[in-house]
Amino acid sequence: MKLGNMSVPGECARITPILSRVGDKWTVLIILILSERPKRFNQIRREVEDISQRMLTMTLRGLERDGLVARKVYADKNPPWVEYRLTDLGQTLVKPLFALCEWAAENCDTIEANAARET
Amino acid sequence: MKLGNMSVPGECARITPILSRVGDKWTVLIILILSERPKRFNQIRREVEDISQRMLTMTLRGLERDGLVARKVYADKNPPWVEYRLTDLGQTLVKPLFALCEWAAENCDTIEANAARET
DNA sequence: CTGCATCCCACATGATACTG
DNA sequence: CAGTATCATGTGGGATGCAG
Repeated sequence: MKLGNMSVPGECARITPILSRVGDKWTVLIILILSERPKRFNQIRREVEDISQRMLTMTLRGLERDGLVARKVYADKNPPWVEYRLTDLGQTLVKPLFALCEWAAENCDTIEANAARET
Repeated sequence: MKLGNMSVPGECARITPILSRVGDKWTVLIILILSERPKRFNQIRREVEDISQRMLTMTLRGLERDGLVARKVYADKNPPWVEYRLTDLGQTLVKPLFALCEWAAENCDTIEANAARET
């Protein structure tokens, strides 16, 4: 099968890690939260509520590493200030990601019902 | 923030497990493969190449449980025959999923380059 | 051919405490 | 405020063998 100029599973091996990132526990949530506007560390943390400090750091570092999120430090401020924002690349991900989330939102009732029906 | 009639992260807790499913190691690949046409167990296994028997079974069971994939047994055949196909619900997932995969395919070069740039 | 059961380990994640 | 370090733990997933 073909996906653009990619074959499955041939070169598809390269997109699998990307999809894994999308599917990890926090990445999607953080991208959607940052899609509103740039935000500070603890601001994100409050919005995600039950994310641990560790996982927020790790997720942001991963996104930064892939060039989806940019990190900017305002060291002169008091208290110190670190702001995260989506890069241009990160912005392009928002649309398809949002579409997928909408699918999930629209169908979660059905899926939960299906899953519950089984013994 | 709002997502359709869902809030993040409030009810979003319900869509997170769905996104996790999408992001797991094999689900996306299998859905895309089945989007071509219904296929048999070992047919899928050959196309995914390096999936273990165990994980293929587990992934298909999960998808079946959620009502995304239907399993049909042809017991009278020789050798026995089990066919998997996407349900109508499963079909509706293909489009947004495909969009996401295309994003990944288009940007995997950039992302790999970004990730490699760091020490 | 299409599975299920068991063993096992690496890794992802959470909890907690400490730092600049 | 924005992290880092360490320890504990659950689970994803491979290997293997058996079964209908």
